[in-house]
Order: sequence, then C-alpha cells, then structure tokens
Amino acid sequence: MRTTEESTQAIIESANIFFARFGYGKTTMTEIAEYCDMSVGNLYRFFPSKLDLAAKIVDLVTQESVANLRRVSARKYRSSAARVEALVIAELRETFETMENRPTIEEMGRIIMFKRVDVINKGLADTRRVLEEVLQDGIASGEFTIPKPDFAAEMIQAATLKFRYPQLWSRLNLPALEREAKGVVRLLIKGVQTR
Amino acid sequence: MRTTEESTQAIIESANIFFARFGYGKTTMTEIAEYCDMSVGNLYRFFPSKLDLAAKIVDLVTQESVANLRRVSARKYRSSAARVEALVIAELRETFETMENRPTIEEMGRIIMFKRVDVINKGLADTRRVLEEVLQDGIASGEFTIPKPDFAAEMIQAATLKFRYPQLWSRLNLPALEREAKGVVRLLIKGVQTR
DNA sequence: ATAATGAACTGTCAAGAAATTATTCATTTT
DNA sequence: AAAATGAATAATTTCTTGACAGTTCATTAT
Repeated sequence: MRTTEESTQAIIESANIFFARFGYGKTTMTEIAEYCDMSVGNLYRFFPSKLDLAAKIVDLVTQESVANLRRVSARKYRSSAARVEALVIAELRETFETMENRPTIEEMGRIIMFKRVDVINKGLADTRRVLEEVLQDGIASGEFTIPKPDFAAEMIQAATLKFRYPQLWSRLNLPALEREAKGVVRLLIKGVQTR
Repeated sequence: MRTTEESTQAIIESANIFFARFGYGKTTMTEIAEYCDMSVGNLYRFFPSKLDLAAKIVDLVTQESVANLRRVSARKYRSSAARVEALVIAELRETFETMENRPTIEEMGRIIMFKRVDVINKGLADTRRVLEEVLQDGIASGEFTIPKPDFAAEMIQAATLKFRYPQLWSRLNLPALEREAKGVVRLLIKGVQTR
C-alpha cells in the first residue's frame, strides 16, 4: 500500500526509464503504469496527461543540469570572467552531448518546448540565476562594473543561444563550437569588465 | 527564339512567382515550365533539379536582403556603434517580417538550409561582410579598437543568432525582441569600443 | 466513501494503395 | 547536330483505413 507521494515517485521513475529508452512517442501510458504495478486509469489520478508527465521529467532533467552548472561554478577560477566562460562551455558541452547521445531526451525537450514553453522558460531562468550570481561575485570583487546584473545575465544568455543544443543550427563540431563560444564570451566579458 | 540567358531568366521569374505564391512543395516543375512556354523536359536543360532552382531563388532573395542592409548602413549615423545596432535591428525586422508575412519564402529557406547549406553560409558571409565594413570604419575613426575585425564580425554574428528569424526560438513580439537585441548589441559594442 | 480497474470512447498513428510529381530519355523538330 | 518534346520511369506525396494509444468513466474493490 503506497502513499500518494510514493506512487507519484514510482510513476516518475517508470516514465523516466521508458521515455529515455524508447522516446516519448513510442512509450505508452499503459506500459508506464504496468511497470509500477498500477492500472492505466489509476495513473491518470496522479498526472492529468502524458504531456504533463513528460513535462515533469524534462523539469527534473533541467534541474539536474542546473545543479551541474552550480558545481562547475563552485570550482576555483582565477577570475569571474573565467567562471562565466566555464559556465557557457559547460552548457555547450552538456547540450551537445545530449543531442548526440540521448536523442530521446532531446526529442522530448523539443516537444515540451512547443507545448509547454513555461517549463523551458523556468529552466532558462534557473540557469540564468547561476550566471547572475557569478556576475554578482564579479561586481563584489571589483572585476565587473554592471548596473543591472540581472539584465546583463539575460543579455549574455540571449547572446549565447547558439551554444545550447548547437546542432540545431550549426554543423560545426564541438571543438570549433567551443572556440566560437569562447570568442563570443570574451567579447561579452569585455563589455562588462571594469575599465 | 530566346537565348540561353533569356530562357534562364524566364524560368527564374516563373519559379519566383510560383514558389512565392504556392510554396516550394505545392509548385510543380510542369507549371513553372508552362508559364514560360516551355516543356518540362526542356526546363531540366537549364536547372538540374527543382532544388537547384529553389537554391537560386533563395540566393537571389538573400542578395536582395544584403543590398538592403547596405542601404541601411549607408545612412547617416552619429557613430559606428549606432550603425552596428541599425544593422542588427534591420535584420531582425526583415527576418521577423518574412516569417510573419511570407511563409512560403521562409519555408523554402528552411528546406535550403537543410539540403543546401552552402547557399545559407554564403548569405551569412555576405551579411557579415557588411558588418565587418562598419567595424573597419569604426577602427579608422578611432571609435573601435579591434585586432581582428573579421573575427569580431563573426562573433557578433554568432551572438545575434537569436535575432534572425526569431519566431523559431522565441515567443516575444517584435518590440520586445528589438529591446533585447539592443541590449545585446550594447554589451557587444562595449566589448569593442576604444577605452 | 475512497481508491482502483479495465473496457469503451475518442483521437492519433502507421502501413499500404492510389495519386501526383520529379526526372529521364527515345523520339521529333529545328 | 542541337534543341525541344511529352510520355515513360522513378520517386514522393496524399489518401484511406485499420490498428494503436490517450483518456474517460461505469463498475468493482477496499
């Protein structure tokens, strides 16, 4: 006899396994339900639709990604500028690898992007917060002069769009993308460095 | 009795009309040929495939767009920085409008992007050259300090990806996109301005 | 009364057939 | 010989229909 919370967790785990393995489209709600010893009708008492379940998975994947960026940010760097660069490169690598090696996850992300953009925007906002904290540190240390760090973080995020899931718009390989990302980041950093 | 050049031009005009009106997929080579009083077999003596014909149209549309950017660049501005901003905004507006009001052209551009990326890259290179010339002017006037203007132009182009055909990745309306583009451009410009 | 079920209902997908269109080439025209 | 044609060939798209899957709800179980 499971609690509501336990059932919810079991469904999420089951969905995670099936979506990752077979993709969103090929996974049926019936097999997700069966995997946690539940009827498909009962599953709908916990999640109102298949899309909502996928949104939850994408949200969890994104939070995992944000946590990873925080770990990258927490390492030792010689400057806040280097820290910003490390964040952008980390995100480039992670999204590049997702598209290369986890196509089912990437496809699900794309579906969520069209049908549940709020989930994507939340992920972007969380990511942006990590970046903003780094900018704040740079301000505190005197390295950066930024009137509005939240706005600057937003601008940097917009300017580095090309380096998230880059295969969508570029045929460059990862080393070339990293070089380009570093070039863009250097230019942006010069725009916020204390003169 | 037409010359080869005249026949080629007639085909291009015919294709332009039909592709713009009905879209690439819905237009048949037979109707393009008929419109210029030619058999469909003869049409293939001028263009090896339907895709090649579309690539030519996209190329011409792109050259038109580059010429427009040159006109924008040629206006009077108080600074090279303002000129760069005007270029980015002009491209944003033009691509936004194409997606909104000329969906058949946009769709054809997308097909060419996947199947004939060389045409797209050529268009980007031509656009970048306009930007580079503006950067060169800024260097000559002492406004900018840029070691490699061709590289800087490339970086600026990468950083402003979001503002070409923006509806592909954003739900913001045009005014909001312009504000964001200006924010990004200001940051980039601060990265190249003479200190 | 609440929780769970599984078949029915509704909507979507996929495979195969039919229709359409891109392309070729044997034939005709110039 | 070179240019043009239009039907044949090959490839792609569209349509049809049965299968499949998302979702609901009458019924059963707790």
